[in-house]
Amino acid sequence: MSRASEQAYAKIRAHLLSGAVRAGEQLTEDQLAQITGVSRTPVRDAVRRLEDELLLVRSDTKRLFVADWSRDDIEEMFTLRQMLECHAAERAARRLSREQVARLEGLNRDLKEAIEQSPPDVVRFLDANRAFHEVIYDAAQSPRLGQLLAKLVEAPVVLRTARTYSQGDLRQSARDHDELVAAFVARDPDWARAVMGSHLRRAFHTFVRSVGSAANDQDPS
Amino acid sequence: MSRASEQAYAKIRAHLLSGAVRAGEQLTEDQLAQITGVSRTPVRDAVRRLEDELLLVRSDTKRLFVADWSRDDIEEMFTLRQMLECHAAERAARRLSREQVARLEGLNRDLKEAIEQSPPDVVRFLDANRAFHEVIYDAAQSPRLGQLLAKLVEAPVVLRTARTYSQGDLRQSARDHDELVAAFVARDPDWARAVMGSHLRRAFHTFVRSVGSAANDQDPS
DNA sequence: CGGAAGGGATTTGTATACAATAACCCCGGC
DNA sequence: GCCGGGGTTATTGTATACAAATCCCTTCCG
Repeated sequence: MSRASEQAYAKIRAHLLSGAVRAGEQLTEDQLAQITGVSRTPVRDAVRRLEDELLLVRSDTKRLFVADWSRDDIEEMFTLRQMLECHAAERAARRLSREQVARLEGLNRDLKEAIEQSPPDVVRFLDANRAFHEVIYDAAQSPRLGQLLAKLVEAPVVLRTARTYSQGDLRQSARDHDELVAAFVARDPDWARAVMGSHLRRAFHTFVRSVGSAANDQDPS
Repeated sequence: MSRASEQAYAKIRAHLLSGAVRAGEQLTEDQLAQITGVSRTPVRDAVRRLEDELLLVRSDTKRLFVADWSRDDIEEMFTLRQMLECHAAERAARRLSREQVARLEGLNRDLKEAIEQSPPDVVRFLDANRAFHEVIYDAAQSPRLGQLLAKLVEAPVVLRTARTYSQGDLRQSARDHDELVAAFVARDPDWARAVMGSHLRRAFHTFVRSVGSAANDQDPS
C-alpha cells in the first residue's frame, strides 16, 4: 500500500492493460519484480490486489496467469454489477446532494464533449464515465456496496484496448446519463433504478458486440 | 496460502471469534506472529484476507484494529447479502441437481437435530446452516457471486459468541429451509427468491434483537 | 498552563536469502 | 514407442534484517 507496493500495482496493471501480455499467459513474480523495479515482497502485495480484481488468476498449484475472460464470465460480471448498481442508483436517488447532482451534470457535459470530437476521445469518455458512476456509489452511502462494485468494475476494462466504440453507442450512453440525472433531480428511486438497469444491460451487449468472440479465440497451447 | 499462511489465518480468525479481543482494539503484526507461531510474512498475508472479510481494519495510517460493526453496518451487510443471495437462490432453482437437493435435505435434517437437543447445539446448527447456503451458492454456478457472498457471510459471525438464539428462531430458520427445498424441488425460481428474501430479512432482525445494541456500547477510550 | 517541536520507541514496509514445492526433462524399462 | 521414475530447474512460500513511517512522551517556549 505504500510507495513500492502501490507503484508495483499501477505498473503491473498498466502492463496488463497495455496488451503486452496475452490472456492465459503465465507470469512469474520475478518477472513482475523486474518490470516494476521493486522486490518480490511488494509485488506479491500488488498481485494479491490484481487477483482480487480478477485481472490475474492462480492455478491450483499457485502459478500465476493473466486472467482469461469468457463471454459467460463477462455476462456474469455485468449481471452482478447491474444488480448492485441498480441498488446504488436507488439509494443515491434518495440521498444525492445538490452539489453531487451538479457534479454529475458537469461530468456528463465533459463526457459529451469527448464524444463529439473526431475521432471521439474514448479515454476521456471512459474517465468521465467512471467518475460519473463513482459519484453515484458515493452518494449511495454504503461502503460495502462501493467495495463490491469496485471489484466488478475494474475487470472489464482489461479488454478496452482492443475495443472500438461507435459514436452511436457513446451518444446513447450519454443520453442514459442525462436520464439518470433527471431521475435524481426528481428524486425518483424507481426511475433511477430502471434507467441504470437498462443502461448497464445495453452496455453489456455493446461490450460483447464490440469485442465479439475475439477475446478468447487464441489457441491456449 | 500454503501451510504457514493458512494456519496463521485460521488461528487469527479463531482468536478474533473467541472474544479474547475487543472491537476497536489495536493489534500488531508482531503480536499476531507470536500468537500464530509464524513470521510476519505469512501473518501479513492472513491479515489481508481478514481485512477483506472486514474482521480487521486499518487506520488511515496503516495501523491494525479489530473491526467494530455498528448496527447500520450490519444492516447494510444483510441488505447486500439478501440481494445477492436471492439472486443465487433463483439461479440455483434452475440448476440444482438431484444430488444437491438430496444434500440440502440431509443438511436440513442435521440442522433440525441440532436444534432439538437441549440445549440446542448452536455450533452444529451454524455449521449445517452454512453448508446449506454454500450448496446454493455452488448450484448457482456463478463464481464471482460466490466470491462476493463469501466476504459478506464471514463477517457477522464475529459476534456470534455473544449471541443467544431462541429455539423458536432456530425452528423458524429450519422451516424456511424446508420451504426453500420445496421451491427447489418445484424448480420455481420466483418462489425460491421470495423465500430466501424473507429468510434473510428475518435473520437480520433476529440478529439485531439478540445482539441488541450491546455490540458497540463500550467506551472506545 | 497550553501547545508545538524534537527524539526515542513502536509499528509497518521492503529487500534479500533460503526453504519448500511444483514443473520439466531425460533416461531406462517394458 | 511409451510410460514411469528420479533428478534438475523454475517458482512460490517463509524467515529475517533493515528502512521508513508513525506515534507518543518529554521538553521548551510563549
